[in-house]
Amino acid sequence: MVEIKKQLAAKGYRLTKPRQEIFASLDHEPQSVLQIIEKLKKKNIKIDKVTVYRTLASFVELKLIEETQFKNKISVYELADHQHHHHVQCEKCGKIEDICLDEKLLIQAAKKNSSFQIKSHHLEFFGLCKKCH
Amino acid sequence: MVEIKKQLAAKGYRLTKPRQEIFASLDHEPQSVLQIIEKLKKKNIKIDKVTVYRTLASFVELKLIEETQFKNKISVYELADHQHHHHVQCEKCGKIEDICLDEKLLIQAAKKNSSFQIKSHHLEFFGLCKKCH
DNA sequence: TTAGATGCAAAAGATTTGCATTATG
DNA sequence: CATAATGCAAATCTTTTGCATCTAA
Repeated sequence: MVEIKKQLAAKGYRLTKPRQEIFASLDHEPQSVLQIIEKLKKKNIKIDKVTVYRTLASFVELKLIEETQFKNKISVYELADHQHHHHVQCEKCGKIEDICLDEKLLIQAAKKNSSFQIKSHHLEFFGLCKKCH
Repeated sequence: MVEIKKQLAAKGYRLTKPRQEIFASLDHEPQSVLQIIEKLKKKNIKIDKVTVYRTLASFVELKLIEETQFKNKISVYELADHQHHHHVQCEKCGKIEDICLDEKLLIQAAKKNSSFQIKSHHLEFFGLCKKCH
């Protein structure tokens, strides 16, 4: 927590109670704003969704977490990993899991085949989880 | 057009004037609903956005077109290609371009590394187009 | 003490739904 | 002519903005 406080302070941000709770509820499993609020509710903590949105935006800015879009158009957030990775989402129950892949070759190919200066990418998989198939 | 009519008919759908116009305005360059409406407006054709949404949904169902989500959370639609491909989006102006890539190896790796039964994927790149960098 | 953070209400933007009217096959 | 499709209004859903109040440093 001390580390986060420093990182926030570097941008003039403060480490408040809601921010501590929101950070504590984050995970390596991607979660939506609604899921985070539910999680907090179970701990009897009530934080307005606007605060959650704003806090997550700050965390993304500080690269403490990563934001991803899924088919359903809602954003999901997870603790930033040092190692870049990807997701699989279950088409039935919506569960999201991480996958580690080495896509160096693919990026190289993309850079060759495009007139754009490529800076980042999103790679997501869809299918059925163990339970659902 | 005759082909489309057949494909629509197979599902009990009709080939109406709005549907013909919407289909004609589609492209291999991904477009949003708003962009399609603008395009039609330039040809002095007024079609309600609801109709555009519903028509595109039918076309997606018939696999005549493909829908993709971008960072901005809006859906873009393009003519379905026989060959699977991907996109690069300019971070500044939002322009979207296609990229062709062979990602067989990547898919294989994903299938190995996941407990999910993988069925599809989305791969999108982001960067700067020629004009913007 | 004072700038930044919170929570409520309300706005915004993309997409969907309900329903009466119109038009295709 | 029967049923599907259209267009308008209104609803929905996620996310953002405005503003008065509160609080961390």
